[in-house]
Amino acid sequence: MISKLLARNKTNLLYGACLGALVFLLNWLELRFVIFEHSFEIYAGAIAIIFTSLGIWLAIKLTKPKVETVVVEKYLYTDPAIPFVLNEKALEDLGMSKRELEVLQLMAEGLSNQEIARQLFVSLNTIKTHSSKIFEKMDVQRRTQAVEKAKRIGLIP
Amino acid sequence: MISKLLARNKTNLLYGACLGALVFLLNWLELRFVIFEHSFEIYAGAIAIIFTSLGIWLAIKLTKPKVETVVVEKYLYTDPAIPFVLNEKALEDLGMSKRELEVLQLMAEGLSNQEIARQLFVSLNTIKTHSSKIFEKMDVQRRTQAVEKAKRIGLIP
DNA sequence: GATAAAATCACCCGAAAGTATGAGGGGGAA
DNA sequence: TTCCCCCTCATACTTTCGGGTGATTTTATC
Repeated sequence: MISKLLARNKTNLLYGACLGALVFLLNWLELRFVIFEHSFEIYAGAIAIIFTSLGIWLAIKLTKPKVETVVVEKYLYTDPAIPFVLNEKALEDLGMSKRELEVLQLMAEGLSNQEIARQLFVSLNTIKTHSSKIFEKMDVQRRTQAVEKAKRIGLIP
Repeated sequence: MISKLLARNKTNLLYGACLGALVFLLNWLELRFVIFEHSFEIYAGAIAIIFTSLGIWLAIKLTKPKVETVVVEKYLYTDPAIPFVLNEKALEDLGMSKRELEVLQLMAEGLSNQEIARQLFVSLNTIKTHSSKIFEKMDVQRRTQAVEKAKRIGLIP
């Protein structure tokens, strides 16, 4: 808080100093004008330059900085190195349950729903429900898409 | 009634107007005098104001907006660093045609027969025939199996 | 030009896949 | 305890897939 106040006073002091310097400069220039009668244009030009600068400075100091939001899509490449490491982050992001992942793995092996059901000792309808949930969570329509995506993001070897 | 009243006061109104005009004239003359006396200061002030405004305008127009980036994570294909080499021997052993391989690749991307048909500008029935031949040649029953096997033996990245 | 393979398309039918909805038990978190 | 999610199963329905069969056209090859 104190530092803020100091910073504000600092700016004020700086501004005052600049103003003072400016007045001195103007007086000096006026004196020159009196002495050299034909230097009015130079004086006007100096004023123009100085006050243009002042305007720029003021604008920079007093306006809120423009903020432009840029959305950058960061593509996450998964390393297909031989030792497969399950992408747990993706798994959690998608909200996949253990059972669903299990079904997904068997799907990737090319098993039919009926075969998966038999292998997991559950009914065909259960596998259908699981696969529906999988497709929903993975945002795909077909098992082939699910498998392709699963391999891509490291849910499956 | 209003017109009568106006007529009666006509003289008075005229007189008032003249008086007002006179006062205005005097003021204007006085202002002119003031301006004449301090014409240089006013001119300089005008330049100062105008160029301060110019400076502000320039600063606002020319400052680059601060860029704020929002990172959106997106999963994409696995690392393409590993170069895919098509297993031409397996391709020939299976007796796969170019078109069939093409269909197989689109299958692996998770497209439905209908979508593949649209993409290749042929009818759905044609794709069905192709896929049947593919399954026959690859000795599989389902597209998921075909894709799995194709990846395994190097027909597909 | 004949032949063979590939590519195209069509129709039918049953199987599999996928959608929608509901329901019930279990377990963990608020 | 209540709430929410997971797992399970079911019914009903639509869509897609795959098998079987047959046909025409194109392309390549001898």
